[in-house]
Parts: sequence; structure tokens; C-alpha cells
Amino acid sequence: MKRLAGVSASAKTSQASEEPRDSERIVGLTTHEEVYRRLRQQILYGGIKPGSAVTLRGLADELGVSSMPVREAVRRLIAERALLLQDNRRVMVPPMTRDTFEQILFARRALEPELAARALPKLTKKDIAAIEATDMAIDRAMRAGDTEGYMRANHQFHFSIYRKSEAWTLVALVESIWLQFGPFMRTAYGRIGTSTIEDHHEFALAAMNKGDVQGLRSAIDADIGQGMGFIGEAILTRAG
Amino acid sequence: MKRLAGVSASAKTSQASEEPRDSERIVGLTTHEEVYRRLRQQILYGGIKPGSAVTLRGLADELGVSSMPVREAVRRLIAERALLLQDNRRVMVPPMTRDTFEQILFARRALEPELAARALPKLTKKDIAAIEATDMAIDRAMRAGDTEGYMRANHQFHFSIYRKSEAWTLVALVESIWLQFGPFMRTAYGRIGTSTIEDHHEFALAAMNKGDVQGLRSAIDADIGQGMGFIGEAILTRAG
DNA sequence: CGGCGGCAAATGTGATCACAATTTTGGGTC
DNA sequence: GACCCAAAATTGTGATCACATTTGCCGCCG
Repeated sequence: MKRLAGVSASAKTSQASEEPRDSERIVGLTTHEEVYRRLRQQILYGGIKPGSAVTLRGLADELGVSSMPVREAVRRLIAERALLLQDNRRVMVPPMTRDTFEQILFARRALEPELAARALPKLTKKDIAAIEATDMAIDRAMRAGDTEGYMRANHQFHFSIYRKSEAWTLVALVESIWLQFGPFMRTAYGRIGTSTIEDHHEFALAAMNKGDVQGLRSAIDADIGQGMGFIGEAILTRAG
Repeated sequence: MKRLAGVSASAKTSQASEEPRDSERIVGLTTHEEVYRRLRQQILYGGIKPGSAVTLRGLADELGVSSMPVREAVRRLIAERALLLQDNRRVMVPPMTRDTFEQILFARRALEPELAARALPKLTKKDIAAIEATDMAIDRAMRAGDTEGYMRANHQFHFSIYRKSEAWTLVALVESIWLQFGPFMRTAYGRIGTSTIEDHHEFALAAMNKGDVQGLRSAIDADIGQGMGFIGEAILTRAG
């Protein structure tokens, strides 16, 4: 088995050879790891709508693997709170509530500025240049109205900074938090559009170039508050 | 199969009243859920030493279940960072490093005082009385040198407060953090003994009785700083 | 006596089957 | 036409088997 090669997000897959192609034996990725990463991306960038259900056999058929790796990947995502195991033992993308949203906002402001501050002394000129390039990609996606591209680039912008802190324990906490509001973010942007977004990345980049720790903290905090407030108002006015 | 506790619930009807310990609503327990909770307790209260390896078949034989539920439980604990999947694909209790320890300390101080503050307005007289009783259990365990009893009671003291906040997203984050330093804490206390512990629970209780939010925040923060600093110095001086 | 190679045991991973519980569906009654 | 109940399909859970990789042990050769 182990097809899974180039299956696109929600599109129906084209029939491929059932032979296990060992072309990518270079990376020692297990099947459930691949399934995990694929599902994770779909959730993180809004490929699956909040409230929609996922089934083990459904995912297994879609990805061309047995249900075994899917079970492990789904179990892992449930533990990370990216998926929700209901009392019926059915699995769904968790719907967002006002309470959850507010707590996520608090946790982000408590952790992410700190991560940025820890990363700052370790950022090289090349790192900052790469981050600036990512920021330009964000602008391009925003102007093009490419919601998924925006979300990917925005995620990369933040975590290419945070990862430089090498504070893996805190980074893992923040990654788990992002997984929880990903689908929700997509819904918000999909409804409002990306053209009206105005982030604080310029201030963050300026602070990075100056080595201004406190300025970077403030910029990240402001970016979180602005972006989350933006999408928070956009959706939580109807249900939460 | 499904031995596990001498109770062979045939999964047909909901067997009630099995575990009076952690009072959670346990009705439709699956096998992997039972395995998960058992492993979780062992890790949280130091039943397994940091660095020691666990094997799927070993746990399965020990608990009298097949490897299937163990795989799911272990996968879940890996996702929660309570266990570590090494490159060899072997699973172990993560060893503590100075960096990880410092990040856990930061995250605890960032989140737990807030949880306590959110819980305070929802605490009834009866809740506070129960928390005081738990604190007395802590003292008893401390004087008796009962390390595991102390850890259980201390865990209960903190989380019986935090859970009252009903901020489940934040509580989940903090639970994940506790899972990560549990084994380590046990090692420290086992080496030093519990008789020298001096927590700030009295101050916390006083603040709760007065409804003093800021005082409660400070007490929890001090309790974290003191306790973590204590065990931090105790061990990280040798390796980390 | 110590390093080295190879063979057996142990282990993680994936697939498949069986079963219980839930959901869905279809037909029949009022 | 609405409601209800039974049968069928769907789904999650657990067990077992097969296989590749890793670990550990033991003897061999230097």
C-alpha cells in the first residue's frame, strides 16, 4: 500500500500505481507521520471546515493507505487538540467558541512575544532577510486574495522567528495553540477576505534589525491582538 | 482480553464506580483510554524514571491487553510530550535538561497564576474547604515522607483550583506541562525527601478566603518559583 | 584479552479481520 | 404525510499476523 504520493487536498485522487514506490526512501518517514503532516497542514491552513466530521476509513481511502496509520495520526491530532473526539466516538474539527477563542488569545500573548524575544539575539542577517522575504510573500498573497497562501506565509513568518529561539518546549506549546485556531482563521478570512488585513510585521522587522527586544515584544503582541481581534469580531458576533 | 484491573467489563453496559481517585466522569471507557490514564498517572507521579524506556509489547503484557490500545495510548502521550519518540523509534520518558526545565518554569508562571485568578470568583466556600483539606493531606504526606502521596495531593491542590476556572483550553496546556516535569519532580523529591518542602499554599488559601485576586496570583507564582527552584537546584547541578 | 561480525530475539509499523455501537435508511402503520 | 421501528450500512475499537529494522548476545579472529 502506501500510495499517498501526490494526493491533493480535498480533490478526488487520480488512480495511481499501487506499487509502493521506494523513490523517497531517503527520508525515514513512517506512513502515519506522512498522514499526520498532511492532516496537520489541512487543519492548520483551513482545508477542513470547523464542525465537519472526519472518518478513519474515509481518510484512509482518500489517502490510499490502510486505516492503521490514519488511526495513529488522528489520535495524535486529538491529543494536540487539533481534532475533537466526541462522546459518540466520532471525530470532528472542533468548533470555535468565544471562551476558547479568548483563552487562545491569552495564551498567544503570554508565550509568543517571549519566544520572539528569545529568538532575537540568535537571528542573523540572513535570517532576517529570509523573514522579510516571507513578509513580502504575505503581502503578495494578501493582495491576490489567496487565503491559504496568506495563512501558510503568515505561519511561516511567525515560526521562522520562534524556532530560532530553540526553546522547543515553548514552541511546541505554541504550535499546539495555532492548530486550534487554524480552521477558524480560515473561515474568518474566507468570509471577509484578506485585502483588509493590516499586520504589525513591519514594526517587528524594524525591531529585529535594530536588535530592539522590547520593540519586538510589543510588535508581536500587537500583531496578535490586532489579527485575533479582527477575526474574533468577524465571527464570534454570530455564535459563541 | 482486557484484564487490566481484574475488572473485565465486557464493554456492553457502562460499568460505574471503578475509580474513586481522579473524579472524572468515566462511563464509556475504552481500553486505550484506561491504558492512557494508567500510564499518565504513572508518569505524572513519577512511577517511571526519566530516561527509562517503555516498549509496546512490554506494556501490553504487563497490563494484560493487546498492543493495539497501548499503541494508541503511547501515541497520545508522545503527542502530549509526556513520552519521547526517539530516532530509533524507541519510546522513553524524556530526560530533563536545564533548557527544558527553564521553559517549563516560564510557561507555568505565565499560565497558572492566570488560571487561579480566573478560578477565584467561581470558588465557593465548599470548594475552598475542599482545597484546604487537600492542603492538609499535602502536609501529612510531607511529614510522612510519602513522596507519591505528596505529588498526588499537590497535583490535586493546584488543579482543583485551576479546573474551577472552566478555562479548559488553558487547563489542557498546563496539564501537558505538568506531564513533562512529573517524572523529574519525583526524582528530585526522592533524592532530597519531602520534609524540607515549604510551599506557599497558606498564602494562596488566605487570598482565596479574602477574595484577593492579586494576592492569589502572587501566591501561586511564588509557589511555582519556590518549588521549581528547589528541585531545579537539586538536580540540574549535576547534569543538564 | 579485546574488538568485530553475524545470528537470534525484540521491537515498531502496517495490514487485515472481527465485533459492537452508532447512524442511516427504508418500509409500514396510523 | 408524519412517525416509528427494524434492517442495513457505516464507523470506531481491539486482536492478530507479517515484515523491516534495530538491539543484544555470542562466538570468532586478531
